[in-house]
Amino acid sequence: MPTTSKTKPAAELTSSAREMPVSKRGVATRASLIAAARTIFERDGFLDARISDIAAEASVATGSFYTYFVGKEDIFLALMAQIQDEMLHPEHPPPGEGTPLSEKLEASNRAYLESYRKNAKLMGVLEQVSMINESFREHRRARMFAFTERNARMIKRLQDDGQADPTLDPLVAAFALGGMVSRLAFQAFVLEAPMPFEKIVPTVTQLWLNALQTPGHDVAR
Amino acid sequence: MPTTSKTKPAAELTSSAREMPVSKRGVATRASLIAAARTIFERDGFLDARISDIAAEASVATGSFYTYFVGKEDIFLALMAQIQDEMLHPEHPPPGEGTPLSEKLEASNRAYLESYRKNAKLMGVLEQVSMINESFREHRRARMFAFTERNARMIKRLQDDGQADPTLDPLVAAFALGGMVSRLAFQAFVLEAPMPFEKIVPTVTQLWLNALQTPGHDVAR
Amino acid sequence: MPTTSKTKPAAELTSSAREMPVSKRGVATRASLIAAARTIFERDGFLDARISDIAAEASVATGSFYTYFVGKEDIFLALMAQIQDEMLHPEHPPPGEGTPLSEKLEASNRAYLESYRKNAKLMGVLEQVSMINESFREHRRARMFAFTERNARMIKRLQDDGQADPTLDPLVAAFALGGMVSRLAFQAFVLEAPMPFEKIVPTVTQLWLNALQTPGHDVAR
Amino acid sequence: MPTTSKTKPAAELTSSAREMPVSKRGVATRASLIAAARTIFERDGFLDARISDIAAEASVATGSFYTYFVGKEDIFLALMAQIQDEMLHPEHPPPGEGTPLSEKLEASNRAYLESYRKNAKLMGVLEQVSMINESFREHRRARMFAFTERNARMIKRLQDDGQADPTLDPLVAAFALGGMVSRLAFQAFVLEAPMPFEKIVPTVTQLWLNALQTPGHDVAR
DNA sequence: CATGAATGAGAGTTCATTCAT
DNA sequence: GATGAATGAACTCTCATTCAT
Repeated sequence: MPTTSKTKPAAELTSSAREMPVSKRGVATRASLIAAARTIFERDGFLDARISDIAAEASVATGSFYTYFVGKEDIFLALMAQIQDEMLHPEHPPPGEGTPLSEKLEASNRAYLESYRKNAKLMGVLEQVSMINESFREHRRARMFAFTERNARMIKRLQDDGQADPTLDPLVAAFALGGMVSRLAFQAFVLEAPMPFEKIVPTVTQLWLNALQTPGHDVAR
Repeated sequence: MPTTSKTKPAAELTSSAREMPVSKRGVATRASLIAAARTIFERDGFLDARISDIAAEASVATGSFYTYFVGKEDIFLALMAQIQDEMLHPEHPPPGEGTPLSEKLEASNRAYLESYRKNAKLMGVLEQVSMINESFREHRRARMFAFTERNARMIKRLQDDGQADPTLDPLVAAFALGGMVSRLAFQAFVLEAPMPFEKIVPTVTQLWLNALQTPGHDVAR
Repeated sequence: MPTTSKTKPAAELTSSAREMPVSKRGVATRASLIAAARTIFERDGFLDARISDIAAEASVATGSFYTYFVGKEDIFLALMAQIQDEMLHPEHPPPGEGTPLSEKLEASNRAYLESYRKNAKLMGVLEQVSMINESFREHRRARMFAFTERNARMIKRLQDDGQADPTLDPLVAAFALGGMVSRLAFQAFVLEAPMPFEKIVPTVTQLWLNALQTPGHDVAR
Repeated sequence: MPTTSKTKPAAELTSSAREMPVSKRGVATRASLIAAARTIFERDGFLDARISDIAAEASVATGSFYTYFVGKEDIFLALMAQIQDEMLHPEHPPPGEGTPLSEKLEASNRAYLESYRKNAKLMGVLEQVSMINESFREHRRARMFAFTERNARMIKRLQDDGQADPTLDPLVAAFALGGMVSRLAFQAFVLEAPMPFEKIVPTVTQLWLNALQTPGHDVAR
């Protein structure tokens, strides 16, 4: 999901039910387990990943896994938190206050799509997990709602200012447009649907602007 | 996925590796197994559904399941084929040739969303299965590509006729808009995101028309 | 096992626990089941042959199998009885009374090896079944003992006549020489050990004569 | 199969697809599973032996079986490798270079028949498995060919030296005589054919020598 | 006699989790 | 902290045999 908002403090996905290691060695083991998990999840998906494979990949005994994680979900959660942290350090900082909407939107879309692309395999696994695991599903739903509501409020504001098509239901539109981008990312980078890569960001941005009928976005006719 | 095209001949999902029953009794048993599968899949999802539960629900011995189906995937395939058949007998026949685009689109969206809604539970399971099972994933991808290409051609035609924003990449736009609707259906009916139901069809139709900048769709300002 | 004795009335393997069919149709069905069994056993061996495959091969319903046979062993028994009947109609009738031992032996070995070869696949299956099935094992053991005792008596007679090495234990020798030929047949025709086919009969006959030190068999020196 | 050759390095049957245990406890468990397998295979044969019985006999959980072995074939392979190792430590070392052929042959036959007898039950099971299992069959075939070729070369040499009947085809003779001994062992110790035990070795040795017409073996007349 | 669907017992196998060393 | 072996519950799938039509 793209976001038009500012960078936020990380880690909505709070990790590990196990306490963090204190010793240096422990920290290293935990880190190598997470790194191994990434490898294995990307290779096998969530369902087919076995704890013992993750441990083997990290070159530790199976039993050691449980020193740091409660189970498969737990380490996946930790991994996703880490990914999210990585994603929140954007290469290109978001444009400032005065920037026109179209530019902010484009920047936000680009940032989202690029980080999705960079972690495509894992995003696919996350998609899978969300369909399988109740708590992940719930978690994702919550994140999406929050995000959608923010966008809905933005749309409402634009409508009130006469800057957006007033016939649209703001909430439905927010769901639709948010879903549009995340779905496109999924299709392009996980399913690898054949589409011209460099057109994705401009087209999706344009679609969004058009859809809202935001004035002042140049439509070459 | 909504479609602007005409009703097509059914059953792309060809089922069962086992031969179809000959006797009347066999036909009935097979049908009751499929019905049972629907119940169980809706209740437990794909992963948690057990063959033995399906058989029990159909009041036959577990072994009898294998008289008709090779396994869980097989019966799910058969079930989906049946659903698809049901979906292809629309209550409201699609509008004829002369109808304006906006109306055709609205009808198509309405038909899609309604049948999605009617089978929401199962569509959720299908979504799950598509994320889990390679062959289902492939199957779905193929269907989506075909559908998207059709829409991309339509968009191209509109652009050539000066009826649609020419800056849009037709293929990316087709993916994005198609994904928008299917994603919205998923959010609304599977995840049960709280949104005003009666606004969905008009809003999504309007978004689509706006996004393409199709002229002549009234935008109240 | 080769035999030096005369042709005997067939069917030591008494077949079917089910009564023989009376109607013409029944006779035909039974026959086609046996023919089918031969095909399937040769293709799949005893263990992997399924009743339903035999029935299918015979183009009858599975249930019909049980009209004629009690089970897999039963039809195998019937099949072997039939094979044995076929084997007992030798193309070359055994030589008469006055024939020298070496010629009788050669004729007997040739007859045995040729019919073994003709039914090699099935003999392999029989070998398999004898190792698996208690009653077949017993049956085969009994046949072999009878045959061996006959040969042991013959050897004893030769020894008493000064025509055979008297240091040999007649019974052990009979077992050894009988086993030698049947084992060779198995190796040559079932395991398809690469050996010059046309040398088998003469060599094995010569070995036998040599082994007994029967005088007057020309040993080129 | 008897052999006239020297002791060879062990373990043609390399076992286990699972990695060997590291800990002391693991080594012990694996060993007790193999011991248990021997008991169960001897009692029930290969086909009727159940993994769960082997595990129970070894006093471990069924699942623990799979820590060490992939399946029934795998543990049988490991067991046979162990037997083979045992067999290769002969009580009576083979006679030296200068020994006459008849003595070498007798020693070799005795060694073979005694170790066959000592492991008679298992040899019977091996016989069964070889008829059932493709890979075992192939394995056994390969061993037999190697052994037979060695003997064929020996026979050829004797013939060239004027020490053996030149009319015999060396390869066929090697197959026949090798098969004779192994078959006799099977009949005597597995099928328990009633034959005077103490006569077996001398008779079979004599038969072999007679069969080849090796000179200087005293034939009392 | 033929049909073909229904039955159901039973073994194999996996792998997350525990725990003694 | 690390190790790696032990556990055992739970589900699938096969196919010989039966029997109502």
